[in-house]
Amino acid sequence: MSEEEELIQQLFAEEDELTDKQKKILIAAIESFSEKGYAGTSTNEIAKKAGVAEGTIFRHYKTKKDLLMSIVAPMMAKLIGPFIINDLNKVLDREFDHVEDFIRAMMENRREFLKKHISILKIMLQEIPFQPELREQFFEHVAKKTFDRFVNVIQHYQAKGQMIEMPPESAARLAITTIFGSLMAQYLLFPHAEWDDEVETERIIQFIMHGLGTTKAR
Amino acid sequence: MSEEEELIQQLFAEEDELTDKQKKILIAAIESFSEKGYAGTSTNEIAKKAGVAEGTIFRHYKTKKDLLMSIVAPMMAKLIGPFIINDLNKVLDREFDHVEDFIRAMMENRREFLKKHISILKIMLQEIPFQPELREQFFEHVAKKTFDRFVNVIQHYQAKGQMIEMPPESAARLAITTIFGSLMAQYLLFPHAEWDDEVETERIIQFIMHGLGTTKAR
Amino acid sequence: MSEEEELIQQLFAEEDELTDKQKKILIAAIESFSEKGYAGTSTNEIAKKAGVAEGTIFRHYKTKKDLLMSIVAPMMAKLIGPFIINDLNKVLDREFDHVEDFIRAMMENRREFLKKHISILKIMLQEIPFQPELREQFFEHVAKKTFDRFVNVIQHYQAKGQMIEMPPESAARLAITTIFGSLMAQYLLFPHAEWDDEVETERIIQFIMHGLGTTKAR
Amino acid sequence: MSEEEELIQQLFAEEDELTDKQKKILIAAIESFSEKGYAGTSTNEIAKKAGVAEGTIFRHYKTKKDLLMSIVAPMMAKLIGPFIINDLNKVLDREFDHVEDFIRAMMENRREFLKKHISILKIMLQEIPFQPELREQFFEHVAKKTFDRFVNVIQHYQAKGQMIEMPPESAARLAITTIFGSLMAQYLLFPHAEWDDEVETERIIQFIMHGLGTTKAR
DNA sequence: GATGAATGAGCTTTCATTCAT
DNA sequence: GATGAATGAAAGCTCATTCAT
Repeated sequence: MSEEEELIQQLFAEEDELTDKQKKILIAAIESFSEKGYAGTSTNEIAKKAGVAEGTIFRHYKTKKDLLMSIVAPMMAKLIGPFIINDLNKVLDREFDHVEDFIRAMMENRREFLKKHISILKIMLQEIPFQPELREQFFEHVAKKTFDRFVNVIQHYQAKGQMIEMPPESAARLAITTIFGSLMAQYLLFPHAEWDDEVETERIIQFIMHGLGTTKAR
Repeated sequence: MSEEEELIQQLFAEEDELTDKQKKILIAAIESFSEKGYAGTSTNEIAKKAGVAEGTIFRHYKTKKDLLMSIVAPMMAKLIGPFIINDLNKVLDREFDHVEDFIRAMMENRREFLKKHISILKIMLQEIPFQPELREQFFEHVAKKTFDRFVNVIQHYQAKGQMIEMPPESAARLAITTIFGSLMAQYLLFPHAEWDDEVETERIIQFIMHGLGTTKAR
Repeated sequence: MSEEEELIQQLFAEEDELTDKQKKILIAAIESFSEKGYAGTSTNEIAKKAGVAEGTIFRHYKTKKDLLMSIVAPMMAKLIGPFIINDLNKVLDREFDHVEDFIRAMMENRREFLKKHISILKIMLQEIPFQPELREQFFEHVAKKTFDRFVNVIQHYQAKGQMIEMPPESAARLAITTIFGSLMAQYLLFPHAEWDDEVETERIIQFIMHGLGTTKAR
Repeated sequence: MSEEEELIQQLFAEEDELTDKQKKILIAAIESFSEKGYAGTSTNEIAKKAGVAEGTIFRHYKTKKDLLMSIVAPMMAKLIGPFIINDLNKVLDREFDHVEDFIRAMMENRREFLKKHISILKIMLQEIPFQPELREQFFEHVAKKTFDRFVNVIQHYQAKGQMIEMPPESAARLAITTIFGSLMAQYLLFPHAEWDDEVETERIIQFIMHGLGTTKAR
């Protein structure tokens, strides 16, 4: 619990103090939503799991959807800020001379974040298709910004001759797909398998840079 | 409607004759499930959209979950049969001398299939995390088989010297991630954007084979 | 029950067929609402009294307020139509040569109506202050029309020299207040007392025409 | 607020000191109850409007009904004492030689009282049908006493030859109905209309004394 | 086969009331 | 005295499912 509590604290406590029961409600809701989906989870279930009366949930969150939003929305903010912008600045500040170093640094960050917040990310991914409000937020604050920064980074390395000439938007899409696809496969699809993170990272970098073909191929 | 009906026919008619009402129920259910999720759709809603009485749904499908399964299950069968096995055989029968030709052929098939059945695929992806029955079927009949065949194909081209030496499982994962990730991005995330399918396909192939790096890089 | 059913039939059946359960719901709702008020009655209570599952109520009436409205609204229509307009026409058609005859005829009608529909009228009066929708309907369809016709009638008898000169609006207000006030006192405030309707009517008529003073007074 | 506070003071302060919060609760409760009815108002709503914690309400009033009663009950006392008894005594002390003067004096009193306490009166009238306790109190302490005194007054003026011979109970009923009916119409039904109080009073007196008919009528 | 009224369990939400601080 | 978080019963309402017609 203490680790979970810490996470909750980190994500939600910002300015407002969270009571003990509120934390329990959030933890229970995150667990249930990520296991059975938002629509498939009843507030009664959450209350029981949190060890709280059902009325208590509605004291703190006006509606069930409110509860969902107050779990997922802060995630959006935390997803962009610390990572996307920081990494880019490091690139432009010449902290990473080589693409590989950039990708490596980025993936390490992402990995830890993913591992910590996998439940909330699962909820987010599951509900984006059904909650227009969420979808909008996601595109506005996460997808678009990520994509734009990636394009910038790629242009930077293309200028340095480290990346092939190709519309940077296409390159960005391919790189993002590969990186996030691989991470999701590891943590969402096969969460129980044992992975050697470092080896995997190096393989993905190698793949992004040089592909699977030999020089002999075609 | 006539086109939708045809699809329904193609996917479901197998042995049993489908009455007019049954088809309408299936079409309505697919639309609603893919828009609002399985748990977020009421049978009443489906009945209204299908223009039938609520009782009629339960005459044909014992439960709501039954209805879901009878939509998603045939998809599983159609996902393996026609594609995965056929393509592999063609590879082994030396119909595709080069990796590129194999990927190209496979992607064309997938693209059309995706476009046609995007709603059902959406339902499938959405519900796999929540329906253990579905998840099992998916891993058993789709994921595992796809993966195994891919590994075979990669070994085949590695033996021919067209692909670099790397554990074929890792290579398969990277290739699958790239191909399906890219297709999903196109059809699920940005369904309204205009894509030039051929150009995209060639870019993905180029990426899989040679990556984004220049020879100069590192 | 058979008498109540008849009333229900008369008030609600207009075009739409009412199922047996629907009638029972209406009867139970009328009884409960008039006894404990709209807000003080639970749908569960109505269901039990009607011998029906709670869900059944909501099959026929989307919300509790819907149920209230479908009880009270038709009353509005029935209150004006048959009476107010008919009576007026009779006055203008010279069926009533004397004011007294007009008042007498009107009161007889009202009395019977009141006796029959006292429960619904109670609900109506109770809820008008809290349901803006109802209040509007009442003013528009009942109060205004009643008042306007009354003014016409009074002008008619003033022209014939049977009523004193006074702004007809004031006269109308005084007459309406007296008539309806007296009826309400009899049937709402003292429902258990025994009244000789004919004697009461004559007294009210006498009062409206000549007041309580003697010629000697002032 | 200062005027309202004064009223509150006047009605409730009797023996017990009212704290600032208590006054605010009473004012808020009166406003809400008269607008939305007792059953339609939540204690939470009252607390918010009063700017106090919900718990504070229950510190001063054991239950919600307690709060209602402590608003409405003192009204009952104030309705009899100052008016009904005083007025009667003045009649018997020959302060009013003519019926008209009596009615005029009484109406002036009532008018001011009504204007001041209209909200509480509304609550009282609304809740009498649903709170047996209230109904009993009202009949016992207000209705009956008022009626009895009225009968006395009427007998007094009948003896003086100023009022026609008629069972004094019937005369009382007609007079009360007219007076209170007219006042209620003015202040409850059409609160926004502009009335010339004096003109209205004279018209009502004239009506009670001589009715609407001409000598020619019948 | 098809209907749609009926069901009752269960859902989200509200509410008067309590109590530790 | 005052607070407001917490409660749990009950409210209004929805839903998958059944069944007589």
